[in-house]
Amino acid sequence: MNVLSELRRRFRISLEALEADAGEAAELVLPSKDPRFGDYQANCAMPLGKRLGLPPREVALRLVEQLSVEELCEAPEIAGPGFINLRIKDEWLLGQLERMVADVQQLGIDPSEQPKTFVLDYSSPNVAKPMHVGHIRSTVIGDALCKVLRQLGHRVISDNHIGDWGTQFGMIIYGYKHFVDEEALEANAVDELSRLYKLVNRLVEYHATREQKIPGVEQQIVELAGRLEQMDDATELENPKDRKRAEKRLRQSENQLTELRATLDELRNQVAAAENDRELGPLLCEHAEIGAAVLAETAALHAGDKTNQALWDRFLPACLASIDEIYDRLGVTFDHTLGESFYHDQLEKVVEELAQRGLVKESDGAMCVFLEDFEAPFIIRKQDGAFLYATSDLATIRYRMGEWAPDAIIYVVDHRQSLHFQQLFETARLWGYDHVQLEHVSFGTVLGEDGKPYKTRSGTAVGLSGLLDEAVVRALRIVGENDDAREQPLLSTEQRQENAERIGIGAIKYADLAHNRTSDYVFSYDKMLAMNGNTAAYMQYSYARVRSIFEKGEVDVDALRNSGASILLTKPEERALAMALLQFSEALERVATDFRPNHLTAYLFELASIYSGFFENCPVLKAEDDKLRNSRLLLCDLTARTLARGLKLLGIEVVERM
RNA sequence: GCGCCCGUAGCUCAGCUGGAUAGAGCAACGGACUUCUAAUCCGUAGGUCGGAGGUUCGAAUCCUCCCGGGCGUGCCA
Repeated sequence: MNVLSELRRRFRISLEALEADAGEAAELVLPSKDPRFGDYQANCAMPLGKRLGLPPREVALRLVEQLSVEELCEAPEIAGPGFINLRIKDEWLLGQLERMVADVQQLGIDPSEQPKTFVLDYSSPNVAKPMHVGHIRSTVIGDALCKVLRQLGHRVISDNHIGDWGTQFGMIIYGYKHFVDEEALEANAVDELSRLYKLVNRLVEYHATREQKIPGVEQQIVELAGRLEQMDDATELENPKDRKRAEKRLRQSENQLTELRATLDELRNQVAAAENDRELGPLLCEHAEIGAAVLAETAALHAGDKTNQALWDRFLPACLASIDEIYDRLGVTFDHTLGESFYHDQLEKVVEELAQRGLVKESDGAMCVFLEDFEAPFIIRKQDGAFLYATSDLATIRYRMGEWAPDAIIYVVDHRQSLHFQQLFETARLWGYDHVQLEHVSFGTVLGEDGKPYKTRSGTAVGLSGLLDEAVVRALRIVGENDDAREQPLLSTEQRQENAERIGIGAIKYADLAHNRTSDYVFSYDKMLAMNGNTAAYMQYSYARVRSIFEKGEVDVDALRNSGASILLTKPEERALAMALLQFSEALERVATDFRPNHLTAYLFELASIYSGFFENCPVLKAEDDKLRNSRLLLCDLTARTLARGLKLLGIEVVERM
């Protein structure tokens, strides 16, 4: 039962009697932050007073007169300028909790009154490239949203829109044709393909750096230095405001110049390193045109070249197996994996259809959709005739609408692509898909401890597989040290390993989910594996601590649930816990409303803290009598189940002992 | 140039569509294990919410300007 929804429903009725804008005003019923103000508070009397020309307290009084909440709340209190404070009746609270006790499957969470169909697009790695730290957020957030929405009774179709038709395959094909070790390919296709990809990528990078990037940066430095010389005069401007602005620009340009010079040094070092590399060096000259050659292999694949198509058919399964290995480890699954290649033969038609609607204009040889409010056009076909991801994204929308008729399509993709999605959504609307909710659920960058995007020391992206390994290794060390420190260790070697896997992977996921997704966050093993604070390890420990009571007391949980024992609220800590347990579904609803899993982590952390208060103050096994003992056991059971379910919805496993 | 995002305690971050005294964790200091897991808990200290205006009964939250930072910006994804 979602208490907040229920209260709002009732307020809506009483608001309508006052001829107010009931829907909007009812949204001002909120959970109270301070227990002194009850469990919930309605803040709508103040704005309404203004609109109705009445004193807010008078409005509050009338609202309360109309309000029908007798069985649910104590008599509402009006406080301050016109706050209406509501305290849930213990009796009603207990009724709800007993429902939760009995409802093993759903924990008393009612399905949404208006179930919707969502298509969830997340993870979307490029196959043939090892997954790296940049994929973690999309995968983890998307998976959590998927699970939460389903828990709330929505129909969710998860679709992994993998990049399986791009340049990276051109690289592998080129690599195969020049460098393959057939024996290695037979023995372990993924490793060999990965080797080929990396080798070709490094060769391409070398030439691109030497022939394009370095001259580009040099040019920028020359231009900027030239502009800087001219700027010096500007500092003598008389108008203080102009002068200040000029000084600022000067400062910024100087910083920029320093940065550019550093970049140039770095690029030159990279080139030198490649030339001195024993493996790479000898190949550099021979493969001078590799950049163009890779594009040609890609183009040949797209054009239906038999050899390349055969290679694609041969390589793809191994590539998929490689990313599936990571998904297995993360416990992430998808209903569909329809990548770019799936839409390949639909792209021409998409451009035609848009053209028929008069949406397409040719510009500099490219097919463009020009949109109001956007400077740059949305390009759907390049000069050379090739299609872009804009085109395949449009084809994907059409397919999804035809196949699943969703109410919403949600893209869990990093914030740097927001412009692309704005243009994509606008184009889709003009195309006729104007009733579907298209949502870019964006997220920030994972940063290293230096505050810059998380990279290895050599500047490459951190591999996801190694990231998970490291977390598990560290978790194992912590688990071992702590268990060894006990007089009587609790865990076998196997249990320690199993725990480390759950704690390590859970730590990474939880750290990601606990941050507001729109902001960047600093990746730190020490913080995410800490036993204090809002971490997976703390939540898992809280869970294990609750469970140990049942073990210690040799309590049969099923029997307890079916015993008909009732819950008693004899201390404030018991009531606070009861209230928190009941509010689980509100937390889930908040997650679903704005697609922010951190509302759920915040709730779980709050619940664990409140449970701590209960644990300190309310003896369970040594309660005064059996009735109280059983009551507290039921509260413990509900806490354990809520923690486990909440973590499960975040894709995190609990451990029974730690 | 234009567009989007960010700036909250020494550090890392919460703060839900504007609500009552801005919260956690870490670090600091002081307490609690013959008592259900001390991998824990409790307490103390720490803030001009980047700055200045404005809207409002009420602003960290909304608007304007300024300062500082990130990202994006016509043929990559």
